[in-house]
Amino acid sequence: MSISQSITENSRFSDTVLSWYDCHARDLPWRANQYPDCSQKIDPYLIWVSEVMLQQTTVTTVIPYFKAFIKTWPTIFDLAKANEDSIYSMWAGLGYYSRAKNLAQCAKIIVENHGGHFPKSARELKQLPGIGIYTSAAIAAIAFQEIVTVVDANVERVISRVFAIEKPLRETKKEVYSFAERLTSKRRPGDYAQGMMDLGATICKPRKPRCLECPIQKMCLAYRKEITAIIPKKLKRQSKLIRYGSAYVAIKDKSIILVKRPAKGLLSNMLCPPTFGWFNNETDKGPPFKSDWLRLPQTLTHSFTHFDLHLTIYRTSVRKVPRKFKAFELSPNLTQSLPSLSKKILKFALPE
DNA sequence: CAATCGTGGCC
DNA sequence: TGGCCAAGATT
Repeated sequence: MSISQSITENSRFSDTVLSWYDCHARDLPWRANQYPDCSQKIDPYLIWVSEVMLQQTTVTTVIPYFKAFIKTWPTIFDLAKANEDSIYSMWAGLGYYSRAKNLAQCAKIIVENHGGHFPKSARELKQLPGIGIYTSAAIAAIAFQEIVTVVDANVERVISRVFAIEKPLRETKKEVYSFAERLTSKRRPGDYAQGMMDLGATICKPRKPRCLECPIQKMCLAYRKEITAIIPKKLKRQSKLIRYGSAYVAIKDKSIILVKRPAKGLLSNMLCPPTFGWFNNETDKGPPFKSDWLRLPQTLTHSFTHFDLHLTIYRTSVRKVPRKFKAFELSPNLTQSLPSLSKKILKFALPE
């Protein structure tokens, strides 16, 4: 029998992960161990909100957003009847803003079509907007104890190392998923899923894994072969493009003119000073309205995942807000409701 | 299916 | 300091 087979033949792997999780689970505000009454049933609403926030986002970033979000909308019914702009405002700074739109849409569907109850199977959950293969499995396993395999980047890394899968993850995703399926706990699928993710986040980290503290070290082929450092193999990203554009900061008294960006695309639905030419690289035309625009001498740069943005900033003050535009009072409250790029533009144009 | 979609922290 | 990375979904 191969070593891989001996790992997957029984529940030894998942039992080990679960024992470790029972002692080392992180205290996170969406987890049952945070509930006032631990016997209380796990609330799928909290699991759902946390899972969507955690998509491509770190735990430390999510925690304050999660707490504020739940305080404002404690139940799916509160969220379903919320003003959508208030949801976008709450999401500002978290990134990947289509998540906020999908969240609002999903809440309405669940209230209107499901009486406010989340569907309990991963298959049904996956039909909902913003809930894909990972999130549907995570909610089903954690909130409803469905025996499904939850595979995120943590799990992919742990599995790749345990089975010493050296080829780039892109090529081995199906193989990794298949191993993950065989290891899934049928006894406590939700805790197992969270255990694997905690393990990946705190022990089996991308860099400098803490193998000496790892509960599954003895079952890890990459550790045995001393190749944890090269697994999973990362393929080199192609270099980022630079896009050029301009942004227009117009001040009226103590207010600033902002526009709500289109419902699709970058920074969708978020407030931003009027911009021009991000995508056709035109920097010297396109003011949103006539005024005595002052071109600031320095350029602002902002790095997105797929490109670096270089913005030329123009500033002006106006006596009247032009038609079709809206001014927002400059206040901490406003700043808090802006995406990071908008904050950066304001700070750049209006230093204090 | 490869591209798109944010941000902050880390080394 | 700039590239890498994080509980991915969508098209």
